[in-house]
Amino acid sequence: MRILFMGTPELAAVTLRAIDEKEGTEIVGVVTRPDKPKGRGMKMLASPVKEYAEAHGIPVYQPKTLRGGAFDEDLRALDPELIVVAAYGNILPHEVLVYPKYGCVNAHGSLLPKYRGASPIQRAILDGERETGITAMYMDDGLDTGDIIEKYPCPILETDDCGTLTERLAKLAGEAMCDVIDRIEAGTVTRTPQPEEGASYAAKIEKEDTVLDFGESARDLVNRIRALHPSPCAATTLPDGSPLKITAARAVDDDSDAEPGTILAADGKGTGGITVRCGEGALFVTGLIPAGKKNMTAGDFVRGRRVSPGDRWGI
RNA sequence: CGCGGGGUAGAGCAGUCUGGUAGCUCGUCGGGCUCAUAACCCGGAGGUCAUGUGGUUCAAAUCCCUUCCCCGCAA
Repeated sequence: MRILFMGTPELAAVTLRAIDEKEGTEIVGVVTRPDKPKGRGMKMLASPVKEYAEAHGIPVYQPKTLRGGAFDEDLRALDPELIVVAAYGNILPHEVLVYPKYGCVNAHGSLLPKYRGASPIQRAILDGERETGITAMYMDDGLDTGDIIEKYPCPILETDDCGTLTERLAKLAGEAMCDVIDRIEAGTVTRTPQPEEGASYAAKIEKEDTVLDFGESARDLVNRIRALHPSPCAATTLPDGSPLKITAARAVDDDSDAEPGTILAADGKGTGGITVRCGEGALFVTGLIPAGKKNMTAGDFVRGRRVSPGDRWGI
């Protein structure tokens, strides 16, 4: 089957690999977002999907937009029978959606209709959900509103953060898309309209979403830290005003009457831990990234004498 | 040339402004104490202070310059 793949981040690259390695499929091309200047010195950075495609000799297309017929000529030349989309990041116009014989299918990182939109995985963890998954669906003109082919559930573990969960969902997305391709070839694919009930929108993560407010409960703060790890990471500020990213922490009981944000204890033995008073309970921080430094344990941070009980964070 | 921080013992840091025999908290190794211990006490090993036959100097981790690498912010 001639397949055109559209996607951008790591999750999409993993899905692409699964389809590419599947028997009977031919990836005729890959559409991914244009390289953009990124990081120090504004160096150009290619998407994971582009890297995979180039390493495997698959033609890469990076149109700024698919709208207005900008991609029509390439689309006709590639003549795909099916378009598979995974976290592409751009809107697909109607004429593209209806072009392939078998349509456009998408792997979305949530159990639709919940968490439609840009950041379903992060939002699910942020909300403390216990389960999420991949939804295989036909795309329509709306934002993740198309008919559902199949849902593939996946539990969210206590120990999961966005990185580990995304890894599992990526693998699942690959399996899901292979499954869908099998069904299409066998003619057994079905489509079920999404119920409106339970629909929600997972907005893109913005900078303000990364700020830790110690007035919240320790439990919510832990979810925020998990949801944003390993990137961009939840952060607070040190007494000197410099930013501090928190990479790992757990909630602990505490009934002291200290102000939220107060350091209750700083243990520098071994892995160590820094206990921070929250609106409810306390946050036991075990991993962090100071400005200009790499990820380190709380113990390392304490040993460097950069925190002591009584300090306030996040002011 | 987007703004900025940093590279000192296995780890995290101080020392750099005000040049003058390399220090702290840990880890590690050995010994002691203890019913016992990740606790405590004693002792030891471990660093060409990123790079350069670089510059200045009586003397450079420290001042000046080169190159490489790491990271935060902003996009």
